[in-house]
Amino acid sequence: MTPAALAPIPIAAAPARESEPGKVAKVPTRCSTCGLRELCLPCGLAGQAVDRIDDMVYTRRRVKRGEYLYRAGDKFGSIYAVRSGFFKTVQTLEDGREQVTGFQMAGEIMGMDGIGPDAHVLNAIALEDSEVCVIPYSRLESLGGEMHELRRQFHKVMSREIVREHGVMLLLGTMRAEERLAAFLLNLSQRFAARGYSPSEFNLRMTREEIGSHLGLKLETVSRAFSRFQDEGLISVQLKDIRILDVDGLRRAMGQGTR
Amino acid sequence: MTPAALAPIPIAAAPARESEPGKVAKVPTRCSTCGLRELCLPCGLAGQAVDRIDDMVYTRRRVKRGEYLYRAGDKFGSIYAVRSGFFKTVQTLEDGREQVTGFQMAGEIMGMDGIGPDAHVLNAIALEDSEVCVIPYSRLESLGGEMHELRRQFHKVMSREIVREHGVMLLLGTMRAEERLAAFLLNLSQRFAARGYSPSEFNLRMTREEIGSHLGLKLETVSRAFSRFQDEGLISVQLKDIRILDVDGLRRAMGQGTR
DNA sequence: CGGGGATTTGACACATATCAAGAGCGGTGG
DNA sequence: CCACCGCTCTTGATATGTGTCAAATCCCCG
Repeated sequence: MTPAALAPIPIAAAPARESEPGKVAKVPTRCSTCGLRELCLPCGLAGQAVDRIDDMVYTRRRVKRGEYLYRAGDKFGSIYAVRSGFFKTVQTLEDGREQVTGFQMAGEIMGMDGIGPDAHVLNAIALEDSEVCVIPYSRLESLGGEMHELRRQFHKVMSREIVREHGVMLLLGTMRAEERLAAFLLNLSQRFAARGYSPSEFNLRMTREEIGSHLGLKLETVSRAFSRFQDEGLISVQLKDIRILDVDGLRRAMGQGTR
Repeated sequence: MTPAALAPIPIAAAPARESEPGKVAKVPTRCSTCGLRELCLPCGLAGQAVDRIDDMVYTRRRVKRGEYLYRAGDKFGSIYAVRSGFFKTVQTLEDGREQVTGFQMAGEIMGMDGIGPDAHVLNAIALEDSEVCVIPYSRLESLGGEMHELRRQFHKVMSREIVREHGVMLLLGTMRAEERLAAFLLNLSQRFAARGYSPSEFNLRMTREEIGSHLGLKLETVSRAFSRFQDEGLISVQLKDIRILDVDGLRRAMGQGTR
């Protein structure tokens, strides 16, 4: 798998920051002036179209670290675009097993799993203090009726989510532990880069256990793989701080399946 | 995971059959008279709406066993609804690794992964002589502009695909071999039932290797799990012919993760 | 009727899980 | 500001599930 398979969003942009205390910001929320425009739902929309979707987003919502943005079973009403911060989405089974289905960062869309069942299937939890744009589905729907481009763009976003999940399936189905972790790191690196951050030096917002849950591994295995990569000089790890020293080496580590 | 997580399509209908030789059938292709209507894209559309989407499907296409419906890299142009037969979708890596991302049967939609990248990401291969309805994306798109319900329905179909893949991810990430196979069998059973076939007796169209690829297992492991289930009296296996003898037992086998 | 692929089964190897212990870091309260 | 406590992380020893390799049988297709 290429990193691109996990992180479809291609265009770089500067991160945006600005917000009020309280759950719902009164600040006007405009896609047209948002720094994440080129990474987010409006990506690719022509000038005048962007203006017309400005009222697609009514509100923003702040979610503190550890808090739920939505829970499995919640009635579906809106999708969410991450404005700042970091989330994980988790699927839980009755018997207690759970799987982190993904990590979301600025510009990425969450909640599309809820459209079909009309209720959320996943739990979305903030890994750090975060802020999202709330996009009421009914609003998106009706705007989509008038705007060919928005409709198409939304289809693309959903399609890319499907493709991203194919990538994770392939990772879970065919890769061994170190390959999975290498793919994961390269994917994160690429997504940070697309947001104007360093691709070689970043901070993990999630624990080893959460990484393991996402990659189908136990936390000890994740930890050992990190150590191994460090011993081999591919990366340097200091708890959550990662520095990638040898991208090509990591790529090789990702592709070396004996299986 | 409940079987529903893998097979979102809920409503029962009789299977449909009727076709010409040749790649493209001249027979008028109407959603409104199709026996699969309630399982397929038009599901839930009100009477008059169904009539209006009749010209959404221009053509049908026959695909012989072993043939490709589309290949990874093909320019994206249409999505496909399975009219009869059975498909697998496969993701391939440069290094030769591959993963069966799903099996598709009558009424299920394929090809949505192509919308975002504007090219197909997967390979779709017929597991038996099959027929699909070709739905040009541009047509679906423009019809969606006029018809609120169709737009919404299409979103649901894509959303359910996302949810289905979450289910597979959970399976691959957290279940052991026998649990995976049990979940797979229960899922197939439910989907056959939804199409008016026996839920307890059916024919696998795929090989052990293809099942293994889908479940992240080797074919020998799949074979052993089948044998074990048979020894335990949960199913009876005769190569591709499966009979489920103890559904609750299978459910238990699916949920009994010690992990 | 022949042949090649699919399936089953066994023996063994190996990757990762499991269990366990200890260290490091960060947040909280005195 | 310091000390404590809990959580996260690392590392080791061992267990175990699944992969790997191999051989025999079966079935379907030509």
